[in-house]
Amino acid sequence: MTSGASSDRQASLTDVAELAGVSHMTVSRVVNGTGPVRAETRAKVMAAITKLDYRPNSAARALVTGRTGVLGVVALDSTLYGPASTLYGIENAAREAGYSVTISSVRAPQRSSISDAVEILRRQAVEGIVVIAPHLAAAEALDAVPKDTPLVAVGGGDAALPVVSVDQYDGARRVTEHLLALGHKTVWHVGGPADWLEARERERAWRDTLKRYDAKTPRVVRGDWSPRSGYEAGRELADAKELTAVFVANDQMALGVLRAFTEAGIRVPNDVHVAGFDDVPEAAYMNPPLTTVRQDFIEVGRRTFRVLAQRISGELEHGRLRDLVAAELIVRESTGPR
Amino acid sequence: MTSGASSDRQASLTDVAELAGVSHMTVSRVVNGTGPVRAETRAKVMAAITKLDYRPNSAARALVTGRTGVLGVVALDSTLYGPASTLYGIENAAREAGYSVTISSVRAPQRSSISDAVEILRRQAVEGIVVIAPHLAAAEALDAVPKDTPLVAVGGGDAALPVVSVDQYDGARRVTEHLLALGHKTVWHVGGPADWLEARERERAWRDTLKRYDAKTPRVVRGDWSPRSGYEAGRELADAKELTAVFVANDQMALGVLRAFTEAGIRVPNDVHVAGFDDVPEAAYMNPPLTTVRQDFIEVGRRTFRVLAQRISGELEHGRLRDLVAAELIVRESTGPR
DNA sequence: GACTAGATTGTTAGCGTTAACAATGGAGCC
DNA sequence: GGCTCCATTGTTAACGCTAACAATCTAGTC
Repeated sequence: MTSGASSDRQASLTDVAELAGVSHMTVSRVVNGTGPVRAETRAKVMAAITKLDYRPNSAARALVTGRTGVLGVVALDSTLYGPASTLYGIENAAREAGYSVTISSVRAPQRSSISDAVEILRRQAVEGIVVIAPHLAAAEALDAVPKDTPLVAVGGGDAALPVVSVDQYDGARRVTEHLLALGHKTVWHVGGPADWLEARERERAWRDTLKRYDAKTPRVVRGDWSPRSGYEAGRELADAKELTAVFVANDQMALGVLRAFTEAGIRVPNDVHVAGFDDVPEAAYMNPPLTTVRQDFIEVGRRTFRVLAQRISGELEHGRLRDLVAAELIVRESTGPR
Repeated sequence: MTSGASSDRQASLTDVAELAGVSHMTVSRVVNGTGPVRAETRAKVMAAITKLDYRPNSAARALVTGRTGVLGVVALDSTLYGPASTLYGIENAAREAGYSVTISSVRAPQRSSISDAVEILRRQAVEGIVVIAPHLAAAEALDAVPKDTPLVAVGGGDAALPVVSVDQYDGARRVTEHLLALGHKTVWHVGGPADWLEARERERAWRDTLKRYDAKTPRVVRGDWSPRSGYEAGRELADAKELTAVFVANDQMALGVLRAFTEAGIRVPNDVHVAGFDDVPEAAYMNPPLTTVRQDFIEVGRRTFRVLAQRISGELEHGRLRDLVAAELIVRESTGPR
């Protein structure tokens, strides 16, 4: 015997109309706030709505308006701090604007699986799609999506579509310069996977900066973003000669590097300086606290939604566009006084 | 001039039927594989579908069938490793079964905001809802949801609804016993927020175990899951007398504790043993590598979906149910030989 | 060769909503 | 007082799909 609901079927506009003694259109007007309705009538309708616990049928509404109010997000590894935070930012902004967000996560960064994910979302008639997959394969897959589907990418990529991202190049430039400014002859680099666009950008900035300062470029040791791979890279570096400064492409790998150095008896910052990228919540409490580059993922999410909304409304045409969020250098003990 | 598409409007069943020279029902049968269709006819229809790039209108389908094929997930802090992984597991299982997943993340763990999130999802006519919010407020909010909405909770909670979770109690019991077995007189505890059910379970198991072994129970220092709060707890503990072993309620806080101990000159494992909970990817590369309890979040996600699917299909009635995933103790150097 | 059963295809009627237009009523104006 | 205008409410027709039932056709049967 719950709040007045009698039938087991969800109440429809017509049910409400009948109970309130008006036409279903009047109810629709009350529900949507379209068109004028006398206060008295509105009250009757509202009462009926409450009594029947009426809630609009979104499918029927979508069918007739052609708008679903749903956005799709394709995420490559939604388990990582960066993508997860970005997703969170997008979802929040979207919800505030009345959209809901459907996710489609992708296990492997292959062209086909990314296409599949996009296809699944399109079949659900999402109004727009965000792809969080700063990966070469994604860039290719995205080129194949019809141009009339509003699409925005997060993170690197130079496909012919709008991209929102933290300024990877500038961030990496800053850390590298920071390290050089501390007096190091050069800076080593533990890079991310070569097919990740962000890894490329960070590495490119590192190379350019070394060149600009006439420092020689050591060989790059490469990981896969994971702490484990950072650890392995760290062991490899531990044997290197003239190693005094390392820029690691993300904080998780930096943790592994720190661990490897500790095992090898290399003291940070006394013997070697280490810096990361991301500023994950852990960074400030590593041993030692890690100098890194902060990425404001929430802001990225917000802006991504904004751009996507513009694509949906038609304010923005399909085409190349870059919205860069500034990167911030956070200096901590790992590059502190020796 | 793309693949045969002429009109700008999405093709409908009728358009395909017209082109193929059959009725729209025949097309529907081909698309859904319902009812018999002659091979020849099917071929004609398929050709027309391809030519027009037809894709079924999900809103129309949902309207007539009453099924949307959408599940909703409410997540409290989808940025953390645990919830993010669980979400990933759910989404994968759901997609395989033909469902898509809409998320609704919640900033603050308040009863009202959780109700709001659930309400938003219900308004979208999701077929079922998962709530990843092992929080007191969530338990309350969930009690208010109509019993006919298929609902499953992830993580603690003793509300009258199905709950899938890692066996927190057993996990915490294992670490505590592990530490006691190493010869410690007692084990200190850095707990999670008191209003988180998982924090309670872990603490309860710790208390019970100490009692069972006739060890005295030190006061609990409490954090908020973050590395920062772990660091503060660590500083507080550093002054404690007779401190030889600490069980920290999650790995992130454990990192903070380790950092604080290092600063205070307390050596782990030489002076004090430390253990965490979660087995995040970082745990194995902390300084020292962290003994912890592994939670198989992916498995939790999978099982959560399974239970929800049963609720939706009606196989499972609404009511109390617990599906526990076993916890695994992972021993590393932080509780190693001194 | 008519008859039956099953395979194959078609017809019709909604599902719950909004868009477009029509109808009604009262107030203000000359 | 009749007329115009606007506020308010109603009527009708889709939107694209599936369910239910009807119609047609084919092959096998006796």
